Amino acid sequence: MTQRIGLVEDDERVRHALARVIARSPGFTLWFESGTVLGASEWMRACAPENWPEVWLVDLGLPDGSGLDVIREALSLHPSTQVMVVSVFGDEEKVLDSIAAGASGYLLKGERDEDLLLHLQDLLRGGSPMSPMIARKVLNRMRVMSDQPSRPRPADRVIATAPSGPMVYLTRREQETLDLIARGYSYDDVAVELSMSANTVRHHIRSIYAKLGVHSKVEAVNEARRRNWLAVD
Amino acid sequence: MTQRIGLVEDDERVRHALARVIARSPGFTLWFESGTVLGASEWMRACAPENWPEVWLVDLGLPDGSGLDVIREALSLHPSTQVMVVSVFGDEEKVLDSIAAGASGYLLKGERDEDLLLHLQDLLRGGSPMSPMIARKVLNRMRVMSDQPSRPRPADRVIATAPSGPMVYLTRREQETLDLIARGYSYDDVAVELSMSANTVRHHIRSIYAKLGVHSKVEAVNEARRRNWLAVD
DNA sequence: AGGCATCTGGCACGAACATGCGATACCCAC
DNA sequence: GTGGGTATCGCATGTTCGTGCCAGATGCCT
Repeated sequence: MTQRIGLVEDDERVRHALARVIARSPGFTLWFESGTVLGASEWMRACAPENWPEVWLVDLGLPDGSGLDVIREALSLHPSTQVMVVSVFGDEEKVLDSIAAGASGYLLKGERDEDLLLHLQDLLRGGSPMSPMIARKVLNRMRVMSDQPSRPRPADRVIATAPSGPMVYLTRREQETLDLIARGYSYDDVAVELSMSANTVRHHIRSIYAKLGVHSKVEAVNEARRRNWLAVD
Repeated sequence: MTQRIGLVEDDERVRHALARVIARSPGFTLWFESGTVLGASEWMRACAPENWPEVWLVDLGLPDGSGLDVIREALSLHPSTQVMVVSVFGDEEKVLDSIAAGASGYLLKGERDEDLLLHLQDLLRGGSPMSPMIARKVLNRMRVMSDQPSRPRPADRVIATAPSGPMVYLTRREQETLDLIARGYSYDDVAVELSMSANTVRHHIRSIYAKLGVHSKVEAVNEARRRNWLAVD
């Protein structure tokens, strides 16, 4: 199963260089290329879901607009798409905007060609390839954000707050319950395993949901995993 | 002027491996090494400013404490020090804590040795070398800090083409479906997000269950995670 | 003694899910 | 063109889950 790539880059030479690298590699196929926002946009809208590329490589500075719009449109059409920015500019604003738009990788132009393939693989493995200079910008911003807690907002439902949350703990029974749920047990399974009634299981699950701010088993497991509350993986 | 490096790592083999790589390179000198927090701490306090290393490589899991303390102490003594974490663990908590403590780079162990030197150079040039998986954690956190997600939202990714035992793989639509399910989406959520009917979602989920040999969402997500088909946590 | 958290249990109802059995349509390979 | 795989739908039925609302039994703290 070769991974298809959409390429949006206006500089002919750069695009052709990237295209050649991709074309020469067995694991990837250059599926679409454009030098403009409009060209990409039209193609995306007309594209059948089954023909949608797994990865988009997009340049930010395009003649008829910003690559950010390309990113946004791609992700709004197919949320699981992987987008990697390839740009000559690495200023903080562009970096942060790209991330906000949904990019999962950010490379500065001028990297060695062979590396592109490695970065594409990293991206598809769930990593976020970033040129070191870019990563530094991100870290800097990160520290600034950590200092100032988000907003007070009247928020009706607080969700997945950072480790700076209001210190919530699960009780022993809740932990046991959650642990089994995370293993894929049903309510009845848990009831048998922990020797309690299914109704009691419900009660514990309810408490867990309230404490984690979620509304389903998968959400609970995800949140618990994020907080490192699960012994097993 | 060769760059001096302080190395704090308890695993003998790993430390010696790193030491050898550093020793063999002309641009760097292994200036100090320790396997404990205490050892590093004492040396730091006694170290004359003019003998302070430009770079510290520190492991997080030390026998007598956390490498985080090493990072904090180093930076409090010499704020311009560059610290790079080298760890086997890449969970979000450790990553974020390291950054908060002041680390400027984060590498997962197991990288190729030659790369270490490149990363050290990047670090000293003002970059932040990060293993792609680490960078992803950072980006994920950034996004939840930036906006206030109250519910499932379009964003990250997945995709996989990993064989494991029997030759089973998921089709594109199945991957996209599973990806959203893993994020806690309901059938209807997925239907909207991927622009198909809830019945079609059911069909895909059915196929996924059959291919993975499971019977519920949590089981499917676990199995997918086990096979490394999911990278997001 | 009263307050508060935990653990236990129950009932009910609507929503979500798991699964069985269909169907049509496209595209590609044999 | 026939068959297989994928993607798109439909319906039906039983199960599981999410949640509201209820209450007794512990035990701990002030």
